[in-house]
Amino acid sequence: MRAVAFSYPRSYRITRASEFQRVFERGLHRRISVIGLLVRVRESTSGRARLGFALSKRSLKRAVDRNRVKRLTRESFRLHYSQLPAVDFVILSQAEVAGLDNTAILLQLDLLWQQAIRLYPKLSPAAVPSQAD
RNA sequence: CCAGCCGAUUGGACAACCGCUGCUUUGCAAAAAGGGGAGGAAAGUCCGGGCUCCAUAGGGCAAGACGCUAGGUAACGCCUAGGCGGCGUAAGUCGACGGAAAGUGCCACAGAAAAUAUACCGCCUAUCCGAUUUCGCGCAAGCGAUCCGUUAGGUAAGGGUGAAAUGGUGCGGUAAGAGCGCACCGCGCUUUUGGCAACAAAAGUGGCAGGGUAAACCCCGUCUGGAGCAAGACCAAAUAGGAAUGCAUUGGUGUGGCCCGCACUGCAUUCGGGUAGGUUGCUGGAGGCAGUUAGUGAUAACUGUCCUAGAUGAAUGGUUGUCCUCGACAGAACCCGGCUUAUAGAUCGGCUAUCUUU
Repeated sequence: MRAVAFSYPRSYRITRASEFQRVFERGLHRRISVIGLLVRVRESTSGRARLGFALSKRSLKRAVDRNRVKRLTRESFRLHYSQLPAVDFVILSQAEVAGLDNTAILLQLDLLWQQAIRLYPKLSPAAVPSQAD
C-alpha cells in the first residue's frame, strides 16, 4: 500500500508537446516562484497532479545540474503527491539553482508544494491537512 | 634515498528503506519475481569512417584541408618506426618540418646603401699646386719628405646602423685592399658507399650562387560530391498537396558555390493519398577479455571465451546509518577510430641522473 502511495509512474508526467503548450497558454496559467525555480501551473485535464520540466541550457549550462534539479524535483513530487492538487506543474529553472546544495533545493520544493495547495484548495485531495505522522 | 621522465589502472565502500527504467519468466489482465542500468573523458564538435537518403556520385571549374620518409589502419589532420632541427647531464621531449636560383607583394626606425646594389667616415695611388705645421740637405733661392686641403680614381680589410650588409678564421699577397691565391670550416654541384626512403658519410670539384617573410598571395604534390538518426523506413486521425500511363520540353524545383549531366514539376485519364500521434532505425560491434604466432613497433592473423546502458520530456536516483585517505572533472541520445580540453586523490610498472653503500 505504501509502495503505491509513493510511486511515480508515467501517467504522473506531462509527456506531450500539446500538453506543455496548454500549460503555457497566455493568461490561463498561474505562476509560483521560489528561490532558483519558476513554476507555471494550470488545472490538469487528467484529474491528477502531473509534473513536467522545461529546463533551459541557458540557465543551467551543465547537464549534471539539469539532471540534479530534475531528480530532486521528481523525488520531492513523489513524496508529496498525495497532498497535491490536480494540476499540471511545469518547472522552469534559474541560474541560482546550480549554486544550491541538495537540502536547500528540497527545502524550496517544500515551499513550492505548500503554495500550490493554497492556490488550489478545492482541487487538493486532503481538505483536512494530515498532521498525523 | 632524493630529483625527474614515460606508460597504465582506479575515480569512495558497505547496509537499510523509498523510487525510475529496458530485458527475461509467470499471469487473461493488474501486477509479481529475477538479474541489468553513464564516462575516462559520456564534454568540445576539431578531424576521419560506417550507416541512411539525395542518381549509380559521373565530367569540368572553383573552394578547402593536409605537407620530412617509410609503415599501420576501414579511414584520418591519428598512431608506430626512422631522419633532420631545437631543448635537456640523461631517461626523454617539442617542431604547419615541401618550394624564396617561377613570379608578385611587404620589411617601421636607424643607416652611405635593404638588392639592377651602394662609397658616409676611413685607407691607398695619382694630380693640382694653394698653404708653409714639422723634419732633412743647403749660406740662400730652393729641393725632398711630411701635414692641412683640391680634383680624379682604387678599395668592402676597419668604423658606424640594423633582426639582416655578398660566408668565417689564419697565412700569403698588395699602393691600399679584395677568394686575388692557399689551408681548414661552411655552401653548391658531381660521383661512390650505406639505407626501401627521408637522409648520412667519404672523395672530387666550383672560389661561391647570396637578406627575411609562404600561419602573405602563390607554385608543386596528395586528398575531398552534399546532407545528416529531427538521416531514413513503416502504420496511420484530420485535410488533399500524391501514384501510374499518354502528351508537352520553355520556365521552376531537387543540388551542393557554379556549369554540364540526371530526376521531379505542367495538362488529360485512371487509381488513390501521409500532417498530429505511434512503431522502427537502436545497439552484436572495424566489440571486449585471455592465449599463440608474425613484426623493432603501431598492428595483423588464428584459437578460445563473454554479451557488458538503450532512455524518448527523456531512466541510471533520493534519504538515513557506519567506516575511511572525507570523494575531482563531470551525465550516454545512431555507432565506431582519433585529437583537444577539464580532473581531489590513490595505486602499479619501466627508465634516467646525482649522492651514499657493496
